[in-house]
Amino acid sequence: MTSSSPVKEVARAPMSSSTYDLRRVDETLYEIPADARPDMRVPARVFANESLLAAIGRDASLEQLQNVATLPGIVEAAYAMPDIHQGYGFPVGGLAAMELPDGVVSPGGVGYDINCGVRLLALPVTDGDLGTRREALVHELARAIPAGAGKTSGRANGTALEEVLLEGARAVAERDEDVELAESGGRLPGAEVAVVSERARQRGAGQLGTMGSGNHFVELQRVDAVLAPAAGKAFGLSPGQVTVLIHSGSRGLGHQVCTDYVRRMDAVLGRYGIELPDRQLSCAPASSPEGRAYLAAMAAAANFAFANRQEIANRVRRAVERVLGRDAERGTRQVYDVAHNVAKVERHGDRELLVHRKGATRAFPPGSDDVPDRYRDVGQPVLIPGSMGTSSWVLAGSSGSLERSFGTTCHGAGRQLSRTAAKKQVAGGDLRRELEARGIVVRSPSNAGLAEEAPLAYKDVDGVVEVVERAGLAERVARLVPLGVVKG
DNA sequence: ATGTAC
Repeated sequence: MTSSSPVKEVARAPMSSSTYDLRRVDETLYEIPADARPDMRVPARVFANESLLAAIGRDASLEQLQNVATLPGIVEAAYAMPDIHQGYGFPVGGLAAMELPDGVVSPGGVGYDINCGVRLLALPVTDGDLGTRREALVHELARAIPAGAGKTSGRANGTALEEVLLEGARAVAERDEDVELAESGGRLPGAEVAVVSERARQRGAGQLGTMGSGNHFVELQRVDAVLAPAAGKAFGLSPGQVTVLIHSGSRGLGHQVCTDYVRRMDAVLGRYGIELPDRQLSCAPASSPEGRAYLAAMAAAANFAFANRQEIANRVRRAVERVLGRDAERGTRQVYDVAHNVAKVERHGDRELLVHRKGATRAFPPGSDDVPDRYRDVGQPVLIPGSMGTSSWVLAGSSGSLERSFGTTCHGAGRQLSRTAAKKQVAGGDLRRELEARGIVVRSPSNAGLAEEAPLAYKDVDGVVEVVERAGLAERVARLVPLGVVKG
């Protein structure tokens, strides 16, 4: 598409971040009106409460959200979840739905870690059954799953990598159930190998089944409470039960895909008459050659991430077998797998939309076609990792999500301090000892990496999920507390 | 997030 691009003729300098006309719309929703800036096409809306807004106001994320509201083809509003924080161009915790075929796709609206996401496994044992074997299990998890920047596993080179890019989780799944109980069946359609650069493929080769660094982790947990019994039962979660939460993405491959297409789209902005308040919002019409190539490469990188979490799950099961035996391995079930950095084509009402979710999770309600049969009556499982040492949550999508946020909810606690600010305030070694003193087994190669992920660097995850429940986007099902954590 | 600067 070329001449029909819905581009508004505007050019202006980025706003100062000092003042916002942030109006309270209702108990959980705040809005910066579209007339706050001449270049905004739609309002900027954030789900929050007063105390979370105080943390949000300290970075540039609301200015970034207004920048998103200027993008060609955006419908209704640029939305943010209560875990919003500053990101590359788009805020993390952001949601932007573009009307197809003329709206844009923006790599920054997906993020550098394409299909960063979360998978939850439920073991057939309780914390009591595990007893003193807890430390051994965390140790085996750490041995089985390479962690840290640039780490490799040697898995998936050559033709095996191509199959991963096209088929996603099923390329390495050992059980059909793992594929059925995953968002989009663990595979995004439309992936192509040729649009993924040679360099991206080289970076991904050998990285399947690795965790990475930053906020990625594999955590051993206990179900601390089940708040919604029917959904808890459907998801196979009961109090005291042991779970493993996997948080990882597309590693170097997805990072390179984002780098490649940010640059490629930046070079052709003029061709499509697109003017941006921030070059990090680099984008192209979804139906243009550049837009279509990005979407095919993004799907391939998303499939790599689905397969990566699958291979990590395979390795978790082997660690479970070594420590707890064959029956425990056989009884370890996958609850679900969610993507929280991806753009998807979805029909909402009578419109076909490209929904960018960056640090935001799909949360389809009960009755949705794209929710597995076994969960159809209670809604899509939503997996919310907390910060290190704090609770994580299992939610279920609610009907309000389709009415208010294109079927979307939050993705985590959300940063309130940058990585560098966190490192200044916390010594990694002290944090490690503090967690161990609380009985949480920690395995990580890097104290500096640990410090970046200190709980004080994050907003209160319990407050975040309370807001999305009050907003009607998702319902709290179960709280998970850490027993041990393996980090990069 | 990331071969944490091509």
